[in-house]
Amino acid sequence: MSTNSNVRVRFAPSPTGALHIGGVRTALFNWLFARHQNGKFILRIEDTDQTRSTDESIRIIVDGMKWLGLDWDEGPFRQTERMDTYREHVERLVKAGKAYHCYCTPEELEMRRKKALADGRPPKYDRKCRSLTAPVPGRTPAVRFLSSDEGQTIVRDLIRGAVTFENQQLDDLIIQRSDGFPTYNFAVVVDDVTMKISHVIRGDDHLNNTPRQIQLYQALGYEPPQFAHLPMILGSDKTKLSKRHGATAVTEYIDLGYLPEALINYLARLGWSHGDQEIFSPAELIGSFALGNVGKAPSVFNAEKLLWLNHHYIQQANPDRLAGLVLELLKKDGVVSEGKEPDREWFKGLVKILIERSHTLVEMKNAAVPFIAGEVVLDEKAKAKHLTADVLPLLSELVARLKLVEPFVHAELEKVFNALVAEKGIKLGKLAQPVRVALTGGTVSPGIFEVIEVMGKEKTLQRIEAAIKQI
RNA sequence: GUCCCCAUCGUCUAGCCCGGCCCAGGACACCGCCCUUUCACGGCGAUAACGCGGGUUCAAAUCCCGCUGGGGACGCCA
Repeated sequence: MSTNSNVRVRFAPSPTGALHIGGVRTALFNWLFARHQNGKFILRIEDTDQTRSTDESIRIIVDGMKWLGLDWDEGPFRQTERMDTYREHVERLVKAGKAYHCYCTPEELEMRRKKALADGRPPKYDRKCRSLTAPVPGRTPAVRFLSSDEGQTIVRDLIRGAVTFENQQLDDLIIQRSDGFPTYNFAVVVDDVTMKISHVIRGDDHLNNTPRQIQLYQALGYEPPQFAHLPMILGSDKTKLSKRHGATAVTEYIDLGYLPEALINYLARLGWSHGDQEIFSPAELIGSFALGNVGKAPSVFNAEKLLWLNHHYIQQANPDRLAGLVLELLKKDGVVSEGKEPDREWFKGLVKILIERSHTLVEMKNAAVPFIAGEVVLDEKAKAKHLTADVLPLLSELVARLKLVEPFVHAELEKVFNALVAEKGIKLGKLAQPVRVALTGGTVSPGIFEVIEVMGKEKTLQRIEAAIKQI
């Protein structure tokens, strides 16, 4: 494994909404690359679009990154704080005759673009303002980069190999808007240079932007960084993953009861692999990560595999940590109120018996409710099926015997049940199911002896007696 | 319309660069069986893929070409 402390990578989201799964994957690969190479990981907020950027969104990004454990070494930097740097660079290009003012309005451009498309021509800027010698009165110009029609630009991508673009295909892109803000393609170049970014690792959807950016590096007299374009994440219909495919925001996964390590592990294996290994701790991920093992083909997001991983990590998790997380969810639902928390050790015991059948924290929370709530609501179907008149004497007998059990623990409870079942010549299920319904309200729960032990003598007797009355 | 990219089980993927060990391996999901006080967990097993057509070669999932299919980009968004 080689290390190179000159490696500097960045994650550069635009703060225009949620922290998206696709963004997280990009951030993750950058982070893994930086950590593996002993380099720096920088967080940069691309907020030059004043109309869409919000502080709220920056907060969501920062919180999401923290939740995921993707820590950064520098930043978060905001592009809007670097306006002087962009202006200087624009000036330089204009002075050098490599950029020019464009007085066409967005509306005019839009019309011409539509016409070109309708005529079957490429919707390229027609370079109308290239030959202008004087300003157009009453209009504030944007600044365009003067691109060449000659030759080709080759992107040497660490994942794709060499990708060749005919310069003829590229048009005179706007580098500074009439409002004075730089556009994306220009700001990235200036930022990546001035922040000494060594490797630009980003989504595939930027591959087409790369030749333009390379030309800007050249015009500015800078050495371009190395590029690596990650394959996209697609939805089940194989189009770019978006909201309509289901949960795509990190916050949604938090709310759904996912653990960050599950999301990290899942996303890492989407487009990257290390032999047949499926389960990776963050440390293993950092140790094994290499751009060479990143695939080229886009991959479909599969929520079921993520769920499986979440189940796996819940099994692995420290019960005390889970207890804390589940408790928070119970508070959020109003099942537990602040200051009236259950005994922590007891609650941890409860969590332990719920772990095995929980795929999410939310499932665990829901399963915990009957143990916490003062009263249990009996599911009608379950009641009709299991709390019937013929089990009445059985339950009464059980109550009488349970009163004598001491200590009230799994092994002792099992003895009582087994004895009663043997005497009556019935199967354990015949007794266990009615009790389960009486205690939890439904037909699904952990093993009946675990349930009874955790629920405790008082609550157990109370609930069975309440059920008897309802029959 | 133009440009760019991609192509192994339903899905994520190994193998491909350096052809033979691959009538293709692992994982998720699905199905079956076992375990069992419910539901799960777990265990065991099964079904399932090299898009198509040409080459090159003694030999191709692996190399080359074409086709088809899919994706992405063409903004005073990023």
